Amino acid sequence: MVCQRGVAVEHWIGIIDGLAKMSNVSFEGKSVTLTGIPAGGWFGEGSLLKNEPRRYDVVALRATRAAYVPARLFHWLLDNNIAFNRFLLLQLNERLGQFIGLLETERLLGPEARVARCIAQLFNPLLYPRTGARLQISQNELGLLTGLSRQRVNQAVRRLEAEALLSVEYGSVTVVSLAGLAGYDG
DNA sequence: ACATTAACAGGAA
DNA sequence: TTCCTGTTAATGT
Repeated sequence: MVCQRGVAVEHWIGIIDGLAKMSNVSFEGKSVTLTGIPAGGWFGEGSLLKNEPRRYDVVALRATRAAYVPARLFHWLLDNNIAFNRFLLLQLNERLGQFIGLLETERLLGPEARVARCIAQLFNPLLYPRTGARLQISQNELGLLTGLSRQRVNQAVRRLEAEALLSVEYGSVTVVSLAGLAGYDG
């Protein structure tokens, strides 16, 4: 557990290495995966700015190191450091773009495109500058991330592999053509 | 059609 | 042993 929904927010959190996912559990016990956070990703500024309890769970999907920036330091940087503010602005803007893109793929593209773009998202160089070419994630988790079944994800990644956009290994995928994945529409 | 759940077997870690 | 993958059959929309 990197952080837990409902508890007071005392840190701005970054993933140094490894992989985490942001998720929620409904009242009936159904779990929703909201997004993956690979190495280099930061999150939680929203709750810090609004001073509200955390809105989601973040759990590590494998061995992961996280950095916890105290709320006081976060606010001090916000008040005193232009570069930090620019970073936050860039990050928020990039997330908004991600959200718009997600709606597009969700509504007019098929499962392989959703898987392709979901993987490409995790390699966004602005949000997650530390992601290597190899992404250690199970097909099951990709399914939770894309809202597809594990079986359908399996089909999709193999199709993408056949098109030389990525390669699949046990418990991981390796990106061959990031641009190809990000713009996949067929 | 096409995706999902469920179940199982084989292989990796 | 536990987790991950690749299949198949049944079910649902």
